[in-house]
Amino acid sequence: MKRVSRICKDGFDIECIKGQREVYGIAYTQNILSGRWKYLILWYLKSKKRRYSEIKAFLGDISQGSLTKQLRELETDGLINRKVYPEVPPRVEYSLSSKGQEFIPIIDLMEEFGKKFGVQID
Amino acid sequence: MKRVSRICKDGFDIECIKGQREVYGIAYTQNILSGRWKYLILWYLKSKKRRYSEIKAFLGDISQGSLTKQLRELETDGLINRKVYPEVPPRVEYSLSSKGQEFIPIIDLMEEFGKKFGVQID
DNA sequence: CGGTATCCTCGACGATACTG
DNA sequence: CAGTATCGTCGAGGATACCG
Repeated sequence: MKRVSRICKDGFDIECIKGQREVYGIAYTQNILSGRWKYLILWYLKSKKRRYSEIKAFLGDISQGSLTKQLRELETDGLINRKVYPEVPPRVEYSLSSKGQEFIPIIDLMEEFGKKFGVQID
Repeated sequence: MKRVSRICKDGFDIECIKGQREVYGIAYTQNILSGRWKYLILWYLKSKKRRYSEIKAFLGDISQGSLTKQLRELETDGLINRKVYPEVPPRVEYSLSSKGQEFIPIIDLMEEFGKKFGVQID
């Protein structure tokens, strides 16, 4: 079992689907979820807000640069909120936005699908 | 609007989520959908079976090599069926497998999500 | 603690040529 | 028509160092 979703070239140029605007919805969704860690991050934020260091520990072998980038993209696309507490040392908490909340059913379906069809572990 | 999901490095090494097997389902699903065109291909096969050339025309600027690779991966992962008609010139038809059919609800939700939150076109 | 900046790797994908 | 083979690009993400 080796295979990691790393996503390159951010997003579809809408040109790719010229005239096929019926397909725009799914292309958009794929775009804002493009990135190796985003589904996992959203999954982890589903239940509660989390600190930067918690997310990093959860994901394990993600680099700091990548994590920050993925979080910024999710924030830019409006899926998560970022709250900074002006303390020393600093504390930053991430949580799902209302838009992000609406993505939860998709996460849940994907998880269910994977559990049903994925390789059995154990 | 520029951003295309291209996915590199196929799939998660299960090591990535060591001890976090609760998240295995979603990681698996992300894996088998890793690839720039797979959601679009599945979306296109949703309604009916299609020939290779139809899919290529639908996707527009995908290269032959990439299309073949993505179709082979989808087939290997059991999401689509490939039927070859031994004619000249050859005819090959792709259709969703039963496993692929079960992925449709996810496609539909993602499309709905994208239509709701995506940039308005028109 | 939660970043930012810089460099580098490496694999997905595109382009092109060719084939049964 | 539906591929296969080969080559080249290019950008996501890792590694490392440093910062307020």
